[in-house]
Amino acid sequence: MDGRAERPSERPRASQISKFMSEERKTPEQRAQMTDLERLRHSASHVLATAILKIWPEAQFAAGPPVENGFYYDVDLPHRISPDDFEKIETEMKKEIKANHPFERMEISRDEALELGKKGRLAALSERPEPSKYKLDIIENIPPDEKISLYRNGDFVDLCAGPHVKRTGEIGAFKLTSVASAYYKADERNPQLQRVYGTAFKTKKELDDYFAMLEEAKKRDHRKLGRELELFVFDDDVGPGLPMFLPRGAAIAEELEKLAKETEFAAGYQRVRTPHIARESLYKKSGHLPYYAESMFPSMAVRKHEEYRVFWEQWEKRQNEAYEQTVKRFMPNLDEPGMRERIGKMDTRELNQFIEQRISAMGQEAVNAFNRMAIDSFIPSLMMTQVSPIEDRYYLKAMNCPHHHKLFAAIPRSYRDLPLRLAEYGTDYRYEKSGELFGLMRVRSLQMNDAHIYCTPEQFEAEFNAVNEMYLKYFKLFGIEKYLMRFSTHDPSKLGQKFVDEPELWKQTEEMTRRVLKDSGIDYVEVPNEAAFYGPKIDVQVWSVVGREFTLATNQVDFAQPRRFNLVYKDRDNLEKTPICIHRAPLGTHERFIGFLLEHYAGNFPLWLSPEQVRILTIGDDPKLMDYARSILNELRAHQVRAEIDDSTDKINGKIQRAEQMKVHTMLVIGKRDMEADVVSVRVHGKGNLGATPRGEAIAAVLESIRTRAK
RNA sequence: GCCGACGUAGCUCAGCUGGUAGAGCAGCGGUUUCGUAAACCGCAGGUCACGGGUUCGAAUCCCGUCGUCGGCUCCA
Repeated sequence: MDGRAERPSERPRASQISKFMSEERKTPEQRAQMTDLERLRHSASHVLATAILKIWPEAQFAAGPPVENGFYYDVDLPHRISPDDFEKIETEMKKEIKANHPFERMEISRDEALELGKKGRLAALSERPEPSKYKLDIIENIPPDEKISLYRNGDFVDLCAGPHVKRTGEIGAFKLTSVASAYYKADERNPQLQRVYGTAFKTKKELDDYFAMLEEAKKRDHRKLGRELELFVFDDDVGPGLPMFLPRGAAIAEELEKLAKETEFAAGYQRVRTPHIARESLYKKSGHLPYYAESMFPSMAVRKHEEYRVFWEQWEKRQNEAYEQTVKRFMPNLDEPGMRERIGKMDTRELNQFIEQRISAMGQEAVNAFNRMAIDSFIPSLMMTQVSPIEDRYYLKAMNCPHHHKLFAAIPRSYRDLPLRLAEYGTDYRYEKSGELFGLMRVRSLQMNDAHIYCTPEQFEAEFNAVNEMYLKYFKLFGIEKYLMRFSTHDPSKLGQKFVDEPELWKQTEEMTRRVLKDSGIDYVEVPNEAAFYGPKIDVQVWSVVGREFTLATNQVDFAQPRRFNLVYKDRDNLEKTPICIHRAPLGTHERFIGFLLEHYAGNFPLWLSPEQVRILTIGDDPKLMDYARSILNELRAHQVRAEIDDSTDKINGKIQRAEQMKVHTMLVIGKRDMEADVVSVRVHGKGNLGATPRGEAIAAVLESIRTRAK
């Protein structure tokens, strides 16, 4: 799968979907649909601006919309607003709310609006020397047929389409939450503004509940759980964005792989294995270079010719000899006290200088001798430059498709071979920018549930549907109820730049894909201008319980790369034809999927996925009892159950506490009484004591739950 | 990459306006022999992210680097 598609918006932020409906592009109809809460928050952002102006009258404002969990206002202000300022701002906001000013709407002409903006009267408490520059810019961008309106609360007047609550007093409870920077109109060429975030609710209780919910959400944060449950770690020496899975985390990855392998095997996929690196030429061919180079780790240079190495070694040797001779010849007093020590401390540059000084002090003869030696030692280096300036470059792979295309091409293919489905849990490396790294969700090394399906146009629909079926099957298994398929299409005006210049193929592929999506009845939204450069794609967006939204999986139609790689199959009519390639990764990457599952389950994995499935807790450490415990352990392990014995000196309550904290799924508590009756006391995480069960029965139940991947 | 905040023991954190580090849990060693969410005693554990600077003296102040976090940007 070419993971380039695997990325949109995995940060907790206003969702992509709500982004389409963001304040700037809102039509009057959409505005009318603003919920009461959004209206309240939008009003709160005006109150925020009012308060900021009371403190810093020179502040310039851009946009201040409601967002998913609150509101913000973008402000341009020399003073850096920090959380320390929040109290001061909030105090002013409270005054404004207490004053209970009405929000008054006024419709004005475009000229009047421009006039006010020039006088600095927009998003301001009074006229000001500086014009309201951002507001003026916004006016320019309002469609001519749309009405321009102002809203006023107290002295504050703002260009705003509304709607608002009736009076500032209706803003019941609010709190400023953070401040961050944002580019005006999200364009990095524009000035950076300070974005002050806050949230507001009708009542204090709702506000408190919201913060309590955030506290709860923190407990589900995959980074926190990952550490607590000993699943994965990051290490400075290994590098940022390069997670290492501890045994408990690796166990989850292994289960996911097992799931994928079983599912894919049954669906006619074949597994392949490819190296983690490839030569530059592969990525030139695929088209990833130079366009994708920025997201790849810098290349490794490998000297192409053996003679290069030999010359290099000889050159170094001669150079060292030259130095030694020079030192011997022109520094007879090397043995004088302190000299060796002094030279020993010098680096090459200092030593060079020192030698030159000594030599020139010794006269012309010495200079000539030294020059001869220097030339001697440098000639090989010149030769070497001519022999082999060429290097071979290798790249860590950032995607698996080029390798898979090569495997397709490795053997002559007939239409009888299609569809050919090549699958691999390939490890890719991507140089994500430092600011983009985020726990396990956005990393620099990732292992993807990748596969490429090569098929004929006639087979496309069935293959595409089968892939979608697979997605849905997985979602059901994991209890993922909220998801959205984003169908990204191309923008015809960007053919040849952003998208391969194949208007007909784009049209065909997109129509084909759209039809399949419609027929399957899957919910999807269509997003223009976000396709991969080689074809339309479908990203699957999910929301973790924490409210984080990200692209979990992806599915792309590729008509371009097979051509670039000259992939062909011999059709019935004895003509060579290019197959369509479907890239797909229903389980995304291990990293992100595990991160998602952690938050999804709050670390309380179903038995089959549990890092530690069963822990045997003994009451006391009587040797006979320990034997009983070990025999149960051995039986479980013989059936591939991840089981442990807690043989610590803790009392039983302590052992239970620790097992519960580690979220061990099933605890088997055994004491003498159990041993004598050949039973175990079953305790399930989160469910408490389920009572004594015959040993065989308990084990059978565990095995059955794992086998069926029960919830 | 950009803006901002943060970085103290394995983890969670304390350490006031500068006077060379402290708790709980985890770990280790004992004791305890127990019935469904923490038995008791003791021990050990730190280049206060790293590197410079200011100072008689720096975890504390300043600068730089690295890393993490919150956003922004990117994500063909």
